[in-house]
Amino acid sequence: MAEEKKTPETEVGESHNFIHTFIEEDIAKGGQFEGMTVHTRFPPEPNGYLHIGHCKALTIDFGTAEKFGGMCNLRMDDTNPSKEDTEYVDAIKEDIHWLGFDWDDRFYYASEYFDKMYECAVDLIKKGLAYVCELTPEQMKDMRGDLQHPAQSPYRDRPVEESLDLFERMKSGEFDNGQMTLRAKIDLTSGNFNMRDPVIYRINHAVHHRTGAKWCIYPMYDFAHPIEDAMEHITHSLCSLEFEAHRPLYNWVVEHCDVPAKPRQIEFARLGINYTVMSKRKLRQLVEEKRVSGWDDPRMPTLCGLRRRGYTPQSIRSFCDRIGVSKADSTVDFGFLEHCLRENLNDTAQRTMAVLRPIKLTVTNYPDGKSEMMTVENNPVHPEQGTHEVSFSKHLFIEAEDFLETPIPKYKRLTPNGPECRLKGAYLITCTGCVKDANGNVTEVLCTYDPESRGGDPADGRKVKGATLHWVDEATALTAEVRLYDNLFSDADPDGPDKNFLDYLNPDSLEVLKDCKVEANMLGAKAPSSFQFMRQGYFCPDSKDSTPEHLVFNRSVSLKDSFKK
RNA sequence: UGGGGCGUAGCCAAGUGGUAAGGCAAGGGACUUUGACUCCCUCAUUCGCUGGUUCGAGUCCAGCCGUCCCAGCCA
Repeated sequence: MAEEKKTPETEVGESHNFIHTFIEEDIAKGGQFEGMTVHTRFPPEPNGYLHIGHCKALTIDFGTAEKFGGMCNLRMDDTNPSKEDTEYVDAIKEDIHWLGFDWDDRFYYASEYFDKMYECAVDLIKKGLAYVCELTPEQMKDMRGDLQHPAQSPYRDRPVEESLDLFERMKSGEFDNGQMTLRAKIDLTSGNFNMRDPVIYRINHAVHHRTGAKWCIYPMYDFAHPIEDAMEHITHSLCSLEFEAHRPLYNWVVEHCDVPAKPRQIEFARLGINYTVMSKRKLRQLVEEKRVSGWDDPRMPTLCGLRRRGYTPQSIRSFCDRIGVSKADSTVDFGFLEHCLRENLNDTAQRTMAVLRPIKLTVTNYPDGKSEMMTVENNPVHPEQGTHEVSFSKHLFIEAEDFLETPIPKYKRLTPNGPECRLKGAYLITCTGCVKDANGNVTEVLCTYDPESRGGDPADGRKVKGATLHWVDEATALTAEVRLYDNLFSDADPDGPDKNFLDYLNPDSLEVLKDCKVEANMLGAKAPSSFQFMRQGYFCPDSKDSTPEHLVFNRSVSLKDSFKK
């Protein structure tokens, strides 16, 4: 009889949010959703590249459909030819697939429904629910009214036949841009300005990327979107909070147009992340003013940028799954995204050694000319992923920061008379001193090794007090140029009120290191897709326009190093 | 001061009248072939504020405060 308490849902993807609750209620209630499969859609406007904010929407749209055993369509919301281009369509599809979402054959364009929308508009006019208005944009603005006064339009009571005729002529190209509009006749006194006889069709003599010159009038979002949704039998139209005030209009259109379904719009808060900007307008500005190399600059929050920065699809999906869905404005810590990447890379990245800021290390008691191959695990988290060989000899490179002539407290790395350290996968060494140039700069670190510690374990089982260090053999190392990327902005909230986000660009967001030493197997065709460089961060191949000798290094995802503090 | 939302820890976020989940961050400890990873522990007497209803309120009611969105022929 006694019911067992359910364990809390903690699995990624198992989360339950308010949208799910709404849908469950809709299903239970029956009504317009009686017997319907949950159907959602992801409707980007092809006027720019997808960014991580879109990924949240993607996760919600596809995730919700999946949770209820339904489907999610991909639809290009191309109702404004002045801003859109085919270039973006392909990029958007590619990015969505990269993330691992799939729309099967359910790929649509809003422009496919232009005929239907036109029909609906004509129908509205016939019902006396729409009229052609000849107010100029300026006049319309002046006559929109304010908090206390209603809007006005002298054309509101124009006879149906006249509007029908004028709308027909608008369509046939008789008028110039802006000369007239079709407005829905709703409520000039509404406190919700979206209902004060909103424009639903405007004239725009522009070539559409798909329909060409067929149309010179285009439907507005508020009119087009509900029709698009209904035509695709979308049950739940999920969108971000700024459309909340548009919902009454959405419902009005669904209610008054002859469409095959009655979708429900549900809004959620869009994603905000500190140390970055998310608006397309600002991202475009960064690109156009050449503050970054392009939409896919590794510092950009675009999916193509994150991809070049080394972010994996899984890490971005995990992030979106875990930030939750609510209606509260929120700004998620960039550090949480980094955590998700670190977590995924720690599990999957193939390890290899590389030295970013090299300094020579000479093992004085190692035979001259000798070389041997050391075996290193590809991934210590998953030993089953095998090993790879790395050459070792008397002359090596180590990280410059791994040696300090006069150690600071608790320093566990190389220092004269300091603790015994381990060269990962090779030998235990003890620092004996260093060589300096005329200016007193350290040019070479000296050490001796314990021949009985091959592989890194001492024969007598003694404890190694020092740290384990990464290294590269001077004889076989390749020199690579590495680009280190960090956050584009130095301020936590570059987007804050009364701020110019450009003032907060991080001058250190890109650093080029030209003399990095990397293992031979890090480069070339056999290189794994991601490289973890312990204690320092992660490399990833710069897939776009670089040679293998150019690597991207994601500094902001560097592993925590409490010693440095 | 018109309309519509939202306020639970430093940051996200569960919670739907029965006595504050979880994650990130932070601090402490153990372990460790990279000061990482992993593991363990700690971290809201209180849910924007003030009243009210109730045996019982983060949940219901009232008022107040704060904050975001809306006056494109953009989406």
